[in-house]
Amino acid sequence: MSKYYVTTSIPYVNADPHIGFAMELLYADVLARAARQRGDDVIFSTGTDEHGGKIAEKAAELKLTPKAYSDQISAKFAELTEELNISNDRFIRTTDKGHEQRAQVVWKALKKDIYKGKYTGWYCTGEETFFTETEVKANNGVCPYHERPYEQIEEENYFFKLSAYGPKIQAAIESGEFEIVPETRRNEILAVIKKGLDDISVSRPKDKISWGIPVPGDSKQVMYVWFEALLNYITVLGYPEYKDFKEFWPASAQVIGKDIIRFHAAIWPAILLGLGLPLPKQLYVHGFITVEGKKISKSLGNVIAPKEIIDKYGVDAFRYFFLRHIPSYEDGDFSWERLTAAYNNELANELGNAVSRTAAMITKYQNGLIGDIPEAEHDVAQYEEALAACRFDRALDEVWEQTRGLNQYIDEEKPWELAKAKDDDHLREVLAYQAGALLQIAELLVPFLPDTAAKIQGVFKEGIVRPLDGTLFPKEDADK
RNA sequence: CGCGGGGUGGAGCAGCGGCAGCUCGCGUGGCUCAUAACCACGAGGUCGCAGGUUCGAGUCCUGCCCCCGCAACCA
Repeated sequence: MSKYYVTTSIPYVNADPHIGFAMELLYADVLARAARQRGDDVIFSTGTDEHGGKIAEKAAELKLTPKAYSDQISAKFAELTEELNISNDRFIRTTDKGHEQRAQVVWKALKKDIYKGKYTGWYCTGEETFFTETEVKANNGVCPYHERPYEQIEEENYFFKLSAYGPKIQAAIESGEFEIVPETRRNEILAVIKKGLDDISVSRPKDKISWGIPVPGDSKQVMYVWFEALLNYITVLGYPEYKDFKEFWPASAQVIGKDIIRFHAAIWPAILLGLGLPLPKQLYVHGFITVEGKKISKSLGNVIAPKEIIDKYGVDAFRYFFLRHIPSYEDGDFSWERLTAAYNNELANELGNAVSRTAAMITKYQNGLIGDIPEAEHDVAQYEEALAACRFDRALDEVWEQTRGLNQYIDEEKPWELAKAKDDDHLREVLAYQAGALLQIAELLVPFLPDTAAKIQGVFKEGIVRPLDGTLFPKEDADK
């Protein structure tokens, strides 16, 4: 049995979950469910990233300890996986003791690539953070919020020898050993790597940021949160000694958003190479979602909680919209209008109605007896190709192609006329074909719309129609 | 000269050298098994602008315009 390990990125707990991360969970979930359907042994992991200065600040504002604050937000992400019917096997938090301990083990194992150095940067004492060269220039050297000049200060940090690994990472990407999809993202990161990677600081002084994992052997430093967060992908498997790690690493697929590609396609592979570990087989980079054409932002007030959509349309409608109507390789737009259109036309009218008209005819003409259901015969090559390339939108296009084909078939064969003409044999054949087509459609939907797939299978699988309680995708309820 | 993505009928997209295509929406017709659902046909595009290459260009090249992201210590 092959092993399949898939991860999402772990979101930072400085804000409530929004639809962008919900989509990422869906992508990974489809990969996981498809692998299970193939018979693979699967581990699917997600979780939350909880250390760092921002979390400490946020917690302080709310008069909570960082841990208590993280507990609250992390719980919301865990809830989100329930709401979305995500089939993750693990949910790691970077504040888990196991992660903290194993992160320190990694640090020690990377010792040869870590050195102490000085970080020099522009600092605003009002803001207590560093700013980039470009930002400083853009503000003419004066912090706009505190109206005082940026100071150039030095800070002692540990650095990781990222610069040493560029060529190896490049080779792995170019050979396909470490596959990055889509190709534009692959090209993008290759360009960055070819320019040369600088070493990165991987720790901060503890007196500046205390909410982090201590650096082994140096009580004055904590690990830079991003460095440590990346390690979750192996600590969750029990790096270095636990059997899951030995069996499931390297990851089959890692799903991330386009904003963090550098971390996952440059820094992370360098860490792995430093540890002498193989790189993930596939890195799938998705785009961003806008709402009504605008970037999601709190100041615009257009943040939509996934639950809001799920409560109104149901979890499979949510899954359907984001998997099919947000382009898998690009940015996409959510709007209530587009969601409603997809729900009514595609889910209710095309698929839902195909199920109910088929079930109704079998019940009416044959007392629910389906008879021998022929093996599905539709070519699924395109579907499988799309799935392998993480083109979830295209894969669903294929399924709807079949659904439309079924509706055409029904109109051509006109079973109601066969019934009137008492052409029982032909009628039986046609209706059994319809049931078979729907069972195949259900099979293809398993990774995408698990509940819907199960419902359709429930109706036809037994050879006798077992009518649904109500309908798939009821339309009136959608408007409440 | 920072980097990248994109501009194709009302909307969302595909096509990336050989008669401009798909879904939704719109119009007309058909059907009645079905969630007023389904099926067929039709209207609608100077493929961002301007040059060039070619027998032939959304499709290749050059320049320009417009939109959207990202710009290394912020996790």
